[in-house]
Amino acid sequence: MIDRLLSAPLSPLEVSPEPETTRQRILRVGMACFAQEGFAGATTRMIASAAGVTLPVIAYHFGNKDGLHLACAEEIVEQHRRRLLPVAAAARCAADDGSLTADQARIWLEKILATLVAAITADDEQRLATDFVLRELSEQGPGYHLLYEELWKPGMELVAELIAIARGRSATVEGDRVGAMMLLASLSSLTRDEPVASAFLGGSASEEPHRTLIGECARRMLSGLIAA
Amino acid sequence: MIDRLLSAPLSPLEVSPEPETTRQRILRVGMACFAQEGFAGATTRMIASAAGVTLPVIAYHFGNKDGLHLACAEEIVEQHRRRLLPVAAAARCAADDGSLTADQARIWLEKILATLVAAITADDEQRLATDFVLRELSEQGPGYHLLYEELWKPGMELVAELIAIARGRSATVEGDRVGAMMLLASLSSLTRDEPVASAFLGGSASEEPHRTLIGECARRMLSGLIAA
DNA sequence: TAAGCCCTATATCATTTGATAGGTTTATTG
DNA sequence: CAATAAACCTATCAAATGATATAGGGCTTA
Repeated sequence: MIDRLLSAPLSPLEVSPEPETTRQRILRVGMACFAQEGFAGATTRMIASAAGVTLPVIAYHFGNKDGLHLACAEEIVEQHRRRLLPVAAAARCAADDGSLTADQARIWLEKILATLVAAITADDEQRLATDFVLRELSEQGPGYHLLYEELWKPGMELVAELIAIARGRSATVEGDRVGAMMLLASLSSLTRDEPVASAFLGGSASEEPHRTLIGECARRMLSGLIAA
Repeated sequence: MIDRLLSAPLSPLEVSPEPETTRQRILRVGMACFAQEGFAGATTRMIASAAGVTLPVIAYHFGNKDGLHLACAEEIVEQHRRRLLPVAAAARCAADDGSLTADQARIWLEKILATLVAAITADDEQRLATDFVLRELSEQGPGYHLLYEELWKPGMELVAELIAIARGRSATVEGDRVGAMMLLASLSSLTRDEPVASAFLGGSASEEPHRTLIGECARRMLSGLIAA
């Protein structure tokens, strides 16, 4: 996996003229290692070796292991912002407006779910970023607060609000927050426990037909969650 | 957390006449450490210290760190078997019988969900066992195969079968398996990401009113999942 | 060309961690 | 009582790990 990332340093989208800098390479490899091994499990030597540099280079660019981890978290917040913010911002705008009907809220929720399904069944780099976030939320390493405050919490609060509106309430109650957590959690385990999912489903969750089935199940569960 | 376990070595159920053996104590503390810190994060010294013994005692009873971890997994398989097997076996018996109606299957699923909600909102010891399992499924340490084959896989296959019957099919299709995974995953994150859940919900998921709300959301999502 | 800075490598340190060698105590047994 | 084995401890080792002191190369700039 890490080898594959090394040999494909650039996403097909960015036709970057200048080659990837050492700092960017360490960041990318570090994200992969932390996502796969966890903060304690990923060693600085492992990351340095996979990035094709020596140990002090990491210290030079990021101070220490904590700094690298934090930098990975910051990078991911930026990445996910670019990807998810468009739909999230539009939905929040509509929700704050107060003019959202229950049906419209439901459509927004389905759109968000589709975006998240796409995120966890996307290319390796994006999936590793997602894994990094999910692992960090349970490990609480150096990047925890950043990811929780900047990514997880606002996203979850938006979903909870939309659920409330979809269920005909104007304000969120405790149950909406529980529902939001559980709904999105149903998706997260598919990437967090990818080996388990692959073994049980007989193939990667990011490939068809699983990709389609996951979206379908998510919509069904959402439907039940907001049913009257 | 570990301190609390140390000071409360016996579950209120078992009025054991003989005190806990050293081996049992190490096993219990080890489960807690592995559940909280992961296999790499939990050090043998940490476990030995928390159990009130020295390092070689672990080696004496379990060979090495891997052996202790595996023994924890075996202990947990036994524990969960005692707790979950009654309902699981009855459900499987009914499912294999072939005479299960869709409504009956749905009732079985609700019963299983209620059992799992109880498991993740139960006392510390049982929750730590659950955390151990969930962490191991994503980390794939020494105890992975045992937990996957003996606990996770059979349970998930049962749920998938029941979902298929509840949806009016006689055999499970890929979508039922995806649905089973996602349905149970919605519960797992509440204990795996307990700090996140507590921060977001403003209180432990194992306390009211969250306990009730979790069960309610689970039933709603199940309802949507098996809806025609 | 010389000075200075950015970036990277070699070599090394102190700590942590898993493991073990050898001795001590306690209980059991012939 | 002597002998044996089980259970545990002290002391220590070797490997792994995060970190760093020091030096070298390449580039710009004066």
